[in-house]
Amino acid sequence: MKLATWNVNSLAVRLPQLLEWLAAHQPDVMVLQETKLTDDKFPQAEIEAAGWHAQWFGQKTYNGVALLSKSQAGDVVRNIPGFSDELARVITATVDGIRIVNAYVPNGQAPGTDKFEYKLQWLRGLRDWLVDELAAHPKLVLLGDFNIAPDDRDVCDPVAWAGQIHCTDEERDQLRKLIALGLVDAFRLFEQPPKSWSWWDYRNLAFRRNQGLRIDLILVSEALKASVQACTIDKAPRKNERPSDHAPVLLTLA
DNA sequence: ATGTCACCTGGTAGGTGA
Repeated sequence: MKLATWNVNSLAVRLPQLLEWLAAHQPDVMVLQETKLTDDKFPQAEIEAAGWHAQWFGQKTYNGVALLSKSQAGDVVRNIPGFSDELARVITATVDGIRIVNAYVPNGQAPGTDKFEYKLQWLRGLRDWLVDELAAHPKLVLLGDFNIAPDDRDVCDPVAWAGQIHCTDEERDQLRKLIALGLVDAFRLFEQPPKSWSWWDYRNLAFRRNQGLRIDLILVSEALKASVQACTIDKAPRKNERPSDHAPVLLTLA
């Protein structure tokens, strides 16, 4: 079983690239962030014609998430139950017996801002809800754009990024607390090339210089850990003429 | 080099968010 996550930074712009990627990789589950589409604009017909069911949850201009699956998805939940949020950031569903939680974690802008506090509160809300969700669904995958680089291996220049957004102790502490619920960062179950990133800034020729961060993560529950066969980042779509700033991350489960 | 991209409002550019 193949699962994947990709922050597409506008599905309206990236739909052709998504369809190309789906055709090439045939994931059983594909989750998307930053669709930036209201629900009436979601390209349901194109995605279903390609062979995937779709669930989506969007809003105007910003955010927006979707969950595509070869099998029909069930028990769909939008956003975080028990945490009031005006933004469309989470969609959850069960596919082939696995609970899939697709999260677009707030960016947080910069430490000390209101957006940073919102990010921390949001992560607390996610954790509180996941306690119950994991109890109800031991086979669970939490994946998406976390906007947090777990540790210095995940940062192109740890000195320059120290204390900056995506790399603060507060954010990393929240991520550790999520993982402490009984999750594991699937990417680090395997030997990986050094300087593996999932996001490169559009500015400063960052991709050409391979200056990025690994902030797109796939966390699997303990019940699934033994089934994980591979976890990789596919840089190829970042080389497209008009790329997303993020690359897809893939997980293979037995 | 705060050097790009996407989307909005309200235009034929400026603001916001990432």
